[in-house]
Amino acid sequence: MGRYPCCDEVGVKKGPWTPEEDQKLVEYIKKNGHGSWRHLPKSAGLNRCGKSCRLRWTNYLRPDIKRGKFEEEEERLIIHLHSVLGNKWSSIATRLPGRTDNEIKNYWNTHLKKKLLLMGIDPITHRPITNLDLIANLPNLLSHTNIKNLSISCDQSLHQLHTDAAQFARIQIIQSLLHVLSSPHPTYPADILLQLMNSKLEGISQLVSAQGLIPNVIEGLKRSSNGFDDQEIASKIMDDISKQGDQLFSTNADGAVVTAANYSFPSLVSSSPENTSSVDQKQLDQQIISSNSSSAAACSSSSTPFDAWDGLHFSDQDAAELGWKDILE
DNA sequence: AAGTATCGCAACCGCTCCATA
DNA sequence: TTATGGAGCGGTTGCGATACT
Repeated sequence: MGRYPCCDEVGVKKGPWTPEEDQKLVEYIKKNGHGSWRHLPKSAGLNRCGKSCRLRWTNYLRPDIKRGKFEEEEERLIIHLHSVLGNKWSSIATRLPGRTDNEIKNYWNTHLKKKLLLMGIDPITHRPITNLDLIANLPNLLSHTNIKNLSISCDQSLHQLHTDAAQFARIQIIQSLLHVLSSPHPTYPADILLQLMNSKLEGISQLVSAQGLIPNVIEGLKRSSNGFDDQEIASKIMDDISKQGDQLFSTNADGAVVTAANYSFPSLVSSSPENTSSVDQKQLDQQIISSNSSSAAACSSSSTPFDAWDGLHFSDQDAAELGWKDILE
């Protein structure tokens, strides 16, 4: 549009604000309100551009700003809101009283983004990272899965994020393996898969079944099993899949008939909109409201970001024996 | 103790949106 | 309908603080 930025004004001071400048700005706004930001500096006796004054006020001097470290609950809320709204920092900030968009943005970029990446979650899509490079990172991921015995309750909210991380990490391993197994051209060394199946991931055949990949998996295993040293394990997995497959996919959680061919695996959390500008704000608000109510329900139940997995059904005994009960729950 | 690398935050930049004439 | 100005937003930068060697 060809406007001239107000900060191009000659002789206007830039950089850090001095306490004297802060005082002038605060006193002026307390007395007169900010009015037109463009004209404020002159009226307040400040050698700054209006934009700089507005930023200083909204991000630092405003009296209702909450200072200090982000609480665990705030972290969880930011992650959740970001999964729904994407990088709409101002929208996110309106739902965190006392926090500014700039503060939340900075906190996201410096802390939460890294945290999610460490969990193996894509901070943009909020979905597990699903590429084969992940396999190379398995030792790190598996170390996350060793966080055990952290029950889900309001009193233990400090542990909740870490518990979620552990679950995400385990699910991500499964998804990566499923990806490998279901590939029409499996290229990853079969001995690595075998080692994983034989140690940490005994329950994989059940989840392979639930993923709706039975035909591909069986074919993939048949091809890969030539490289298995232990043919018995490969055969057992295939048997498990064959036994459970039809049963699992005869009905879904609502009792509707679901076949392996059309079964769609539930997503873990809402992903960021590809183009949030095209998303209706009311729709987003509804998503947030409904999600918030489920978050509130977490105080009385064990509601987690994995609620969508409720549609999967395994017998308690099987799940417990195979060590996946906590995930399936 | 000194030098270097990394981190975190405040502030800036440039773009878009919206109101208005 | 269009041009313009004001405000707000998201991305980026720069610098001080802290950690590491």
